[in-house]
This record gives sequence, C-alpha cells and structure tokens, in this order.
Amino acid sequence: MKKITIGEAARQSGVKVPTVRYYESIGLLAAPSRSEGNQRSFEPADISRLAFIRHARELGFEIDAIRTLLTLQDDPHQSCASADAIAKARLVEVEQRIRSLMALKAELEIMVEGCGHGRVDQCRVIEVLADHGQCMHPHH
Amino acid sequence: MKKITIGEAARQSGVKVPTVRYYESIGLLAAPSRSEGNQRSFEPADISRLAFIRHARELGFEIDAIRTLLTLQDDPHQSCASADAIAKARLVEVEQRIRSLMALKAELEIMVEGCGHGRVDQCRVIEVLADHGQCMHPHH
DNA sequence: CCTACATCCTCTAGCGACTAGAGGTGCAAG
DNA sequence: CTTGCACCTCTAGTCGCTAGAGGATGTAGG
Repeated sequence: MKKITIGEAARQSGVKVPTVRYYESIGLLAAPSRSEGNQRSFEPADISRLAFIRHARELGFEIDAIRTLLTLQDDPHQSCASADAIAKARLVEVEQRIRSLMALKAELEIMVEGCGHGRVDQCRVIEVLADHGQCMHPHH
Repeated sequence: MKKITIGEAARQSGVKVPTVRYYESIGLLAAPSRSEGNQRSFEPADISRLAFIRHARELGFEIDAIRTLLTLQDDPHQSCASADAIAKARLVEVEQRIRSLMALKAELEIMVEGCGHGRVDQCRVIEVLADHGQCMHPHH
C-alpha cells in the first residue's frame, strides 16, 4: 500500500489541493489517515470519490445534492429514485437556464449590431440598457 | 421637487431597498441628499440609473463592467468603443455558456433516460457521475 | 396630541464554493 | 546540510447581495 499524497490525489482527480482539504472540512470526503509527519495519505477510493464530486460539480450540482448522490453511491442497494429526482431537477434547471440565456443572447446581439461605433449618445448598447422597453423579449 | 424615498426608488426601479443601499456603499450610485431626519431623498435621475444597473445585472454584466458602462453613459461624448467591447465580450461569454449548457443537458438526459428506476447499482445517474469516460461530449 | 405601524437608519454577519496568503513543518535530492 | 518544493493550519477575502438586530422617523387615525 503506497501512500497517495494530497498533491497526487489532486492531480489524479482533477480537484485542486485546497479544494480537497475544503471537501474534507465540510465532510464530503472522509478524513484520510495521516503519515508520521501529519501528512494526509489517501486511498484509491478517495480519488474516485473526488472524481465523482468533480464531475458532479462540473454538471452544476450543488454540494448538498452531491452529498445525497454520494450517500446513494455508498449504499448501492437503495432505490435510485432520489438520484433520478436530483438529476431530473437539474435537467429542468439547465433547460430553463438555456432558454433564458438564448433570450439574453438575442438582446445582446441587438445591442452589438446596433452600435454604430460612434459616440456614446448614439450607442445602442447604452441606450438599450437605459430603456428596458426596447428589449424584444420579455424574459425578465 | 418632491422627495423620493428609498422605498419609492426601489419600487420604481425594481431594485430592492437593501440593494440600493448596497449600490450606494460600493459607489455605483452617488450618495443622495438626506431629509431632516437623515432619510435618503432620491432624484428621478437616480431611478433611471438604478433601472440601468438592474437591466445590466439581468443581462449578467458584472458590477465592474456596469461601472464602466455607467461612466460612459455619464459622458455621452466619449467613443462607445468600450461599451461595444464590453457587450461583445458578454455576448461571447453567453454563447460559450449556452454551448456548455447544451452539452450538459445532453449528458443529463442520458443519465435520466438510462435510469431504470431500480436500485442504485444499476443506476446510470450514479454510474455516469462516477465515470467521466462515459460522457458523450468532451465539454469539460 | 397620542398612538400605532410602516418605513427608514446603521451595523454586522451570513450565503456558496471556493481561493489566497501568512507562517510554519516535512521530506527527498544534490 | 542545504535547497526547495510540497505539505500543514488558520484566517480572511472573493462576489453580489441578503438577513437580522436594534433603534429612529414619518404618517394616518382617533
């Protein structure tokens, strides 16, 4: 059993060193054993767990949701209904966010296209910001 | 000249009362004059400014970008090149974010569709999270 | 004029999810 | 043995607000 340092764990999982310590501090990752000199010594399982967390974070899951997903992973005999519900909720969020960003994109495009590159008093960017009534889409 | 209270300013601009005070504290809004009893008394121009800020925030501009946009608005004889650049940068960001969210949506859909609603050890949600190699899209 | 009540004031602390930095210790190579 | 990197703990900062305490002011009704 070779010891995995925090740096090594970070490299292999793609989670930064301070973030690994942070995850430990909030109880997302069990505190690993320590070397003689008080340095953390991780197991391969910890690296998988970190990679799991990282992937879930990249998908935009909140720490609390990840906490739930991890307890599910820890006990594979449970029903996966909660995992399913969490993922579905996230999907709805993402779809909502995409729709809102599309509307936003449209508005930004109007602003940018309308800019005559002259002085501010003819600039559509400033004008549209100042007067919401000029928006095409009632997205907000 | 009737006095506009902070509550009235908030109502008219759509910015919440504590947020108005916050904007004043960070210098985004000039400190208004005060009544005898030390209460803020806003001008109509302040309300336009607040509405401008609100709209820009809704479009996802950061406070620092808004600060720049506001100085441009304050001096309409400047070139609008910076406003244009800020809006364009924001547009690029938004487009990038949309692309990444679309990839993410696809991945979440695979997870959710693959869930057989059985036990966790057969659940695609947990499985995909644990193994990034199963992602279809190399978006992250 | 008095009372009730909404609204205002300042100040501090908290949110999420880290990130940065200070000040110190451990460890492997040259 | 010394250099230099990686590690340790701890605190404080980031962003853009938001919540709450504890008190002052303004207004409408009786």
